[in-house]
Amino acid sequence: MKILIIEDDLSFQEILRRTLEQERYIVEVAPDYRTGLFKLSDYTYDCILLDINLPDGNGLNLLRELKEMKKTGSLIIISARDSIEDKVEGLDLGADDYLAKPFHLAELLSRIKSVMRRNNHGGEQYVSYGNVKVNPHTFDIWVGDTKQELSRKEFDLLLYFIQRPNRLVSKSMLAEAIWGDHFDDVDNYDFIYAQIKNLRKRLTAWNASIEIASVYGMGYKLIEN
Amino acid sequence: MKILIIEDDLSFQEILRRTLEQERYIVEVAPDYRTGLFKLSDYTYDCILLDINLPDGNGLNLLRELKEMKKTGSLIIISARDSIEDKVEGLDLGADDYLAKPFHLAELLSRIKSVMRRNNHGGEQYVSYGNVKVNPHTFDIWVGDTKQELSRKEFDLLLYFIQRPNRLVSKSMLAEAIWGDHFDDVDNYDFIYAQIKNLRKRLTAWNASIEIASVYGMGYKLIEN
DNA sequence: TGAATGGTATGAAGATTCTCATTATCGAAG
DNA sequence: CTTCGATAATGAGAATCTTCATACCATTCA
Repeated sequence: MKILIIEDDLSFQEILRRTLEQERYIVEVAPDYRTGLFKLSDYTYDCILLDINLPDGNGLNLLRELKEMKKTGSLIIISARDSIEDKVEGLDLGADDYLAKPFHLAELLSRIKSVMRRNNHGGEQYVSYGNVKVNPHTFDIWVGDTKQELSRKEFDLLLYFIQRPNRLVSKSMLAEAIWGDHFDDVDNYDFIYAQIKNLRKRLTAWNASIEIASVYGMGYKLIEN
Repeated sequence: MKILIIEDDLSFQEILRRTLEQERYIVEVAPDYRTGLFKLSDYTYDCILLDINLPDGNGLNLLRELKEMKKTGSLIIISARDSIEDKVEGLDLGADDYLAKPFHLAELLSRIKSVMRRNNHGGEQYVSYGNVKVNPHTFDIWVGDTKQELSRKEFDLLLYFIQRPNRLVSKSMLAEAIWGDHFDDVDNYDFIYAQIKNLRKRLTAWNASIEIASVYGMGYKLIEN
């Protein structure tokens, strides 16, 4: 589940990010209107948290643009002022929910869940890139029309990449996200090399249209070929 | 790290509990003065979150009793009213910090960390029961005077038990805490049986004074023998 | 262009973890 | 006290994951 936070108060943004990441969401952040729009033109997020008060424009405009772009995904408005007009206008423009600051983080989490549940009406949740399609919950993997299997670590790895297609992924990111606390700062990444090797072997064996490219000195990137 | 929450507002208590558990603390809760005192007489917690306004007495009294009991561990006062008197009195009575509602959860987390850091001045952090002593951070294990080693899962298992000595631990608790999401609701617990077996073999080989007892139909319990 | 350096890849060995089939144990019911 | 169904324990084997030694490749600098 990918969530985009558009919020200019950086410390609050940080709190949101950490909370959501603890809940295992994949989080991206944008500090302003422009960055938010840029990110949205590139990717589709499962949920967007949009602050109304942005330094470079009113968030409601962004909402209008999104509507034009016919982007799917849920959107929750966050607003410092608890104004009825904003709320009504926001919901009219297609927002799924409205939350006035300050709010409890637990409140936000439950809103996110309910909004996403509502929008999927219990449907399938797949993440895909190229001809590879992955269900984070059922662990199903489809390559073209054939179903495939992976071991746990290989699956985690593939999911992590496929949720960030075409992005640079460092080894320390992988270590922290997939191996956890004890591996987030080690002196060698042999265990990653080993799993990357295995996953690559699978992808080519499956004739997947995607591959894990190395970026020398930086990490890896999932690309379409 | 074990934390005790003494708080009568149950929904708020729940929010705290969930947040702290996400941060990997071991959390216990008490809804009132009496229960809190009872729990404190049994165990020593690394940190206590104490609400001042309790249905059956003022939390400051509990603080006085704790002082008499010479309990170690950090204590953070939580108060609905941001009253200077409470704050001063609480800190005088040995509380380590004071937090007025409402507060951001991230704020609480950072206070907890700083308070605990301050109180241990970077010292060793061991959890022990019987002649077994475990360091959750360095993964050191001491049985009497000899240092021992365990595999990762075995260590996690031992730590989980030793943090809850003499308490009933169900298999689903273990599955969720040690194996995570994917194993929290499965139809067989063979993987737990296997690890329990290995851990038991180690404990007896080490002449540990503790053992994992089975509780038929319920789970396990770490006892001293 | 050609070392030299450090990052990355690989197969195989080793360790750990899980699964399976089987056996043992418990507690309730007769 | 015995039997029976359910729960738990066990050893062995399979699958998975990590480590190791070695080979390969990209970049830099002479």
